[in-house]
Amino acid sequence: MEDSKKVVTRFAPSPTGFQHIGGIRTALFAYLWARKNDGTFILRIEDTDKARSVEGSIEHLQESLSWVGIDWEYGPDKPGPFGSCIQSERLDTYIEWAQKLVEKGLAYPDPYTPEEVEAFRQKAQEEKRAFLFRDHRPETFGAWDGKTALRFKVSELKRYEWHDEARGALSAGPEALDDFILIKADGYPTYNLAHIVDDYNMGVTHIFRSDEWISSVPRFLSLYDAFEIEHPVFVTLPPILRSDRTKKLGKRDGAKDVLDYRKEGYLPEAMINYLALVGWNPGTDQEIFSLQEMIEQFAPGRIQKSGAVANEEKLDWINREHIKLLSSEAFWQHAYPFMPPWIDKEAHGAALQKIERLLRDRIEKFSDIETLFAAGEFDYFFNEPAVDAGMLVWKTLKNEADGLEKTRGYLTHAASLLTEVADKDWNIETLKEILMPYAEQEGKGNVLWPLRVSLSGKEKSPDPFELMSLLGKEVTMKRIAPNQ
RNA sequence: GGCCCCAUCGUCUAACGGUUAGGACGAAUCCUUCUCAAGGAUUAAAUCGGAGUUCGAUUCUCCGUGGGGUCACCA
Repeated sequence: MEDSKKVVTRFAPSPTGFQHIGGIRTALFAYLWARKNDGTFILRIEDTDKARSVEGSIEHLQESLSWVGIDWEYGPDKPGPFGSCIQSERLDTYIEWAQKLVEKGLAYPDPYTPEEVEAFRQKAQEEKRAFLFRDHRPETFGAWDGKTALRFKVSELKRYEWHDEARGALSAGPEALDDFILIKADGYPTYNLAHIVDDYNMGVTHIFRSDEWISSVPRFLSLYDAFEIEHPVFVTLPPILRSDRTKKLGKRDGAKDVLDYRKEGYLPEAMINYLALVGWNPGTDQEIFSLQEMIEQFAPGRIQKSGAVANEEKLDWINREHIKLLSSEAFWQHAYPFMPPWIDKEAHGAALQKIERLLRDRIEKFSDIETLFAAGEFDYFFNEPAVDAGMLVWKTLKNEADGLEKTRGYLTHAASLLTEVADKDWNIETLKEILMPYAEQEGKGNVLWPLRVSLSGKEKSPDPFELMSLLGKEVTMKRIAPNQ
């Protein structure tokens, strides 16, 4: 093991459906640490519970990770020198290792039926005690035939003290130790055994996993001892809490499939930027990171200890910041799928380029484009708006009997000023020079409001100069003074 | 109930034992403005409680309190 210095991390989910942000964050931290150290990142599938396996999970998982930009040296699609990365394809190894314990007298066949064990558990619960199987350990036991469940036999009931890169010094008393199942009656290993064997065989140096595993660590340590192997460095991540803080975030609480964020038009770089900041920070005021910057700055020692609530408003803001960083080409690549179907990429290409900046300022995520168009925003760049005569009149003129007439007068005059502007001078600055003196003379609301409304048909829209410059002279004149 | 972990603005968080407890999101107000958006400025907003150690605790120790996790032939 000359290259034992090389950092190897892994993400090892079970294929029970989609991944929510909690899982992806765990994967991200493990990934960042591997990349920062020029190490290896392994994607391992822990499918040792046949009943819970969900068809298609593995593909879905790979797609989720790929979306946010996480790649792996070894995974379900890429076996390593150690063999498959799918636990159900490594069963022989677990049996082999379990056998070592049997030979040492550190494992024994479970003499009870699951029902009997359940009865013990019930009793303990009624008596408000923690259930410990070792209280029921048989005095003697026969050979293991491989057809019954195999249990680990804790031999030394002691207090364990260990170090966690994120949490510091941790410890737990012998109450935390017990005889747990190594191999189930169906021949599959439990997580307890399988992850330890695999981590060892795959050369894993750092285990990133969430908070809920802390209480199991003493049992794992007793197993490492039984195998007489060293354990990897432990890095415990804080839980991600539901917004009411009453619980860890879970699928049942509406935690979303991370790919749902893609559907909503979040950028993957924003997604991981955001996730990195839930439970970690670089110690500076920097909030916006590229993946490369995260890799450079990540350190397990700065992982937070306490649970954090994921805040989607912050995600929205981070997404906006990343949208700002997008090239025009990249922007449209993300934006097109959310544009109304009647917009034609080719035919409307010029118009689309023009409204890019307007669009960027008005969306947090790309699906907001759908909302904007559904509300009729931006429609006036592509279709002639229907203008409501009542809307045309500025509020201070509304009470006057000849308000509409006056307004039409302002529009006619403005149109006459605009006809003087040459096509080549048709830009925001010139348009302002021409119109502003008149608007200031008559009252800006009186002139600018109806101009804008006649151009957009909307009470709310970008300002009239912006609209005129984007719509061009011909369309502008037609909308302001349709009868001329 | 046993064991374990955690505790700074509403949220994410910063702070060699010495700071007016900093930043960000969100909120509010103002500026810019014909409306919207964007942008700029400003404000409000926190060290869970009690002891102890110390000249001095957000920071160290202890005790409470609160929250979370775990106690599967699930991971």
